[in-house]
Amino acid sequence: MLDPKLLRSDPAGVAKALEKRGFILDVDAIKALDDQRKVIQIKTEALQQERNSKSKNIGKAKASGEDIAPLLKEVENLKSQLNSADEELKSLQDQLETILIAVPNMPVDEVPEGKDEDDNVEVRRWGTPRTFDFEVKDHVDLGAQLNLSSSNGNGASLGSALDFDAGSKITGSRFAVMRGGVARLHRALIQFMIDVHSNEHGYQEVHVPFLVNRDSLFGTGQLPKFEEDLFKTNDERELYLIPTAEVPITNLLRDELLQDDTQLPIKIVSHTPCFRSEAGSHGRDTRGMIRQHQFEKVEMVNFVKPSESMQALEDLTACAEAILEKLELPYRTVILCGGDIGFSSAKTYDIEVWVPSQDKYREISSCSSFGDFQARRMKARFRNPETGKTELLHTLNGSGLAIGRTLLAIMENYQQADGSVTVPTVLRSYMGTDVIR
RNA sequence: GGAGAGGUGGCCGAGUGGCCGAAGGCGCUCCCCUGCUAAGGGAGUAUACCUUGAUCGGUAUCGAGGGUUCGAAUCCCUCCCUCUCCGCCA
Repeated sequence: MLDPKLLRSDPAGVAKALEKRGFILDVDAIKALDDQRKVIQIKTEALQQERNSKSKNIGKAKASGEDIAPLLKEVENLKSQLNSADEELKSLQDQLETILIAVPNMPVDEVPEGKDEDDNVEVRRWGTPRTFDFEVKDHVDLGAQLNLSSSNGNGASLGSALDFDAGSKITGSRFAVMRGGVARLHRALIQFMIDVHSNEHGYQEVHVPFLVNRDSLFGTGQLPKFEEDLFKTNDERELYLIPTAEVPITNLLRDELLQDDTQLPIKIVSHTPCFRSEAGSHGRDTRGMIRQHQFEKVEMVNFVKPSESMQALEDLTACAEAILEKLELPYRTVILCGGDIGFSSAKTYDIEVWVPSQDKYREISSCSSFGDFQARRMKARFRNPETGKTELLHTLNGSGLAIGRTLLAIMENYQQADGSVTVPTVLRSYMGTDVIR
């Protein structure tokens, strides 16, 4: 949520900033509602004050044994007046709230103009895509042929290492089954990433629920606007499967007030499955692991002082890039343009890994700074020791990395002519082998 | 699933209809005292919003939402959560 004070003091400036992302802010409607709200609020509070002071008098009179009947008569009409004023106020506040919570965050100045992903701007590139002296297979074909001999497991294999048919049978489209070396590689990647972030990058590992309530989804900005992207349980508690670990982790500080800044920055890493209905992307990436309804992710979340959030985004992005560098996977980093940036984000870097079969870079991590946008929705605050005042925290998060896409990138980039996959050096201790067959 | 007890400020905890935004304690801040440390004395210390140049002032908030009442932390209803015991169970 944007700062209502800023919206009031500089509506034109806010509207201009939001234009960059193609959002039209109805400044006049908001102002009209807010002006009304102000009048009614003042009226309501005056009535409340009257009621309170008269009620106090009744109490006093009663205590001293006086007759309270005339006093009761005085407040007779107050109640209905107050009720109607209060109702009007609530209605206005609701209308304003409904508008405000649907307004996206303002992109910071560095965010480039543009309308979609084609307008994102590359900021750096690392590594050189390998040249192959044989015909490159994609991870689907590679996975289908792996694990077929019984030599790499106990007994005969029930199927291939990467089996989309089995996923469809058990559940439906966009679900996969992994076996043998690929399943192990998947697990190794999770271990490896958490180890690097917690041992080398100063992150604390946490484990969180995979089902969350509506308040949590509101706090990070998925609700109320993006309900159709989520899987919802039909439980009466209205629980949702998490679309990303960002939701449970960031909400750890919902409704919290840190008494100083000594705990900051708070840097958390967590591994969770993620569930997305992919409602708006029926025809996209239907082949392979790129876009599944269920995937796993190692996620980093930062809570920082406002003055530190811009640097924190650079650091966090570097932590994600470090994983790709250790895995020796070529990547490029882009800054998202105004039209492609997420609802809650003020600035986002996407990291894209090289995918040989597609001959292009594909998103493997998205690192965002939200400023105080999420913190305001969540009431996540700290007391600034310098001023003694409470301030909203700044929140950031980034994938470090998406496991399924990393797996796919390793399979394709490390494939051999015979269809086997070399294990990246840093994963060999986790895998107990240097090749997957 | 059954029975019971609870949810109050940064934390602990008192408060069963009115001068209660809330005693007391801890913590924190400032001052005094003090070779250092420790102990001690004094003052202050919720959040959000409205109003104001800033104070002053006002409103709301005692798990959440409704209700009763002139007036609710306190009474009633619904829901959520925590704890104890029993049952069941990975």
